[in-house]
Amino acid sequence: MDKGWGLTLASDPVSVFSSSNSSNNNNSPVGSFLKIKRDFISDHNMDHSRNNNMFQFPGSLSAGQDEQPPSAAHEVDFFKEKINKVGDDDSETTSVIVKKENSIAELAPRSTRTAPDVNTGLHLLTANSRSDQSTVDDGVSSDVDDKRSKNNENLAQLQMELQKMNTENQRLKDMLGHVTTSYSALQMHFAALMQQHQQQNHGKESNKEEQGKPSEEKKHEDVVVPRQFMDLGPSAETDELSNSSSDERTRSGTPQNHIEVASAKNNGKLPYDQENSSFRDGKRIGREESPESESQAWKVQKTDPASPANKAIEQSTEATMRKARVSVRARSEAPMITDGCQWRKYGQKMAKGNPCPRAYYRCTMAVGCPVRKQVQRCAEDRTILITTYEGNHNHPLPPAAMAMASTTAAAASMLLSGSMSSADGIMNPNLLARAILPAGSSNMATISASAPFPTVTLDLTHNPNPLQFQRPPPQFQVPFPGQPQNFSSVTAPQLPQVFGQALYNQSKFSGLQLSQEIGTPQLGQQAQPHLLHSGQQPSLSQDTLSAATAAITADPNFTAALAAAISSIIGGANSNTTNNNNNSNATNNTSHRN
DNA sequence: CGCCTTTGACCCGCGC
DNA sequence: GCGCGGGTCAAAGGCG
Repeated sequence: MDKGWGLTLASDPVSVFSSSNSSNNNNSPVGSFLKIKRDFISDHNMDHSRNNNMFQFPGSLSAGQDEQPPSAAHEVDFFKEKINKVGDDDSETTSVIVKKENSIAELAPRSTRTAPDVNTGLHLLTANSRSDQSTVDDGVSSDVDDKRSKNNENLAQLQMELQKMNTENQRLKDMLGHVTTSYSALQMHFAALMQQHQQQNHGKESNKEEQGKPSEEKKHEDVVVPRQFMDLGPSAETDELSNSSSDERTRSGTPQNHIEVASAKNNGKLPYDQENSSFRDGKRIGREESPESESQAWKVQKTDPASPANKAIEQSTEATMRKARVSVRARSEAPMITDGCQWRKYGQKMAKGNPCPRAYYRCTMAVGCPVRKQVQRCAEDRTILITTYEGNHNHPLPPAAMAMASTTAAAASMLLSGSMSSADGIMNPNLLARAILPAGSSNMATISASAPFPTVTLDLTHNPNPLQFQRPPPQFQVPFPGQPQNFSSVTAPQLPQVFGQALYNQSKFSGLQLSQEIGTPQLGQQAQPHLLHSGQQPSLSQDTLSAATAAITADPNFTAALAAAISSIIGGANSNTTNNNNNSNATNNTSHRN
């Protein structure tokens, strides 16, 4: 009946954006940010494995420590480009040595040619244009020395700028490191407390114990616990978590060792437990899919099932995770949008405040798939169909379902990562938002903390922002960081918006807090696979690169340009995607009646 | 016959 | 404790 876009939630999301892969935990906002740049420039032609690091979204916390030097070195990649270019042109005379990166060097010419007079906002324009000119004029100009001296000046200036930037980055990294450390310490502390608690009471209600605890401790727990959830959440992230669990079992079968990684990173915490959480109490567990996949997954995954602390954490985590949702608003006459997955309707109810009934669907593409979705028309505008996804698919998705799945996952991850960063106060959400958010992207994604479940809403009823490169790639394959190579690419149509918005809304959203350290990596590894299963290879076309480069160089504001570049990479197909969604929606037919 | 939808009942959490 | 609302179950019926 309903086929179309498979959405997967959260667990993946994190991975999508921030997750780092096993090889590299680059969670620091700054680092990831930089990474994106770097990858963008230098990895486009490289194999997938490298792309694993790609979208390390700014949300992750893993301090820059782990990060490769990329930070410092890569931060300025764009500049490097230019510098290189300059250097190349005048290399003979100029003694300035700038780290050269072949890939970058290759790109540089393009960018400069494409936008010779662009103002980068960093005064690069002058340098570039001149350098270019010098190149061109070399044979013609009479004042070579003059130009060279000027070039040298420019180079010096650029270098100064670079140094400043590097310093700034370093500082930010340090800050991140501090925060991360603190966070880890708190987590450890919390875990220890939980363990103690469990041992003492053996399943007794924690309340009593808490009462007995010093106020300080209590306080501590209160604060920390939520985080834990969040942390786990990222991996499982809300809905995704639930899915993730199921996913895990699937994964267990796959070559990936998500479980191991996750457990290791969590230090015994259960990463995917959320699944179980999805089921209320013991009852639900017996039901449906959850039982098999989830519970089993649990068993397998749980490193130390016996550990009471883990259980407690898991439970809470599960609950939280399960609740994360991604809501997609799209205009459609059809009763349900086509997302590439098969759904079975298992219920319908009148929701309060909306004359239109809400339909409940369950993914039937796999026996135990925990993914569910709710479909309801908007009360205000009945042409708008609101589809809310929850959970991660525990099975491979057809290409048609990939887009939606990845989008949802991305959104969920954003939700988590965004909240986390804001909660931690590590980074300035607004800053990031500004940096990442293309100027045009607005209202594409919103995060709601007011709802019982943290929800990311992707609004596909509006046209994508104009700032995005108007390139046609309908489905851009984006390589994500945490993804296993096989699954390394994803179609992430809406990412840019989601990204930006999510970040932008971080400050508003305080409900979820994720620890990138723990959650991010897991998520990336766990969920991603399912969402992004097979086949698709990340590919950055030359066009894309050149366009992005051009945009960067052309934009007066470097950050804006960078954002644009990222957007182009991640969601070059925003507009298309949106359209697709709508179109697909139109094709739907269901018995859903309104 | 199998799959899917429909739909009333049930369960659960939450707020009062 | 009660009522409300959200979410799910499962029997009944429809459809190809």
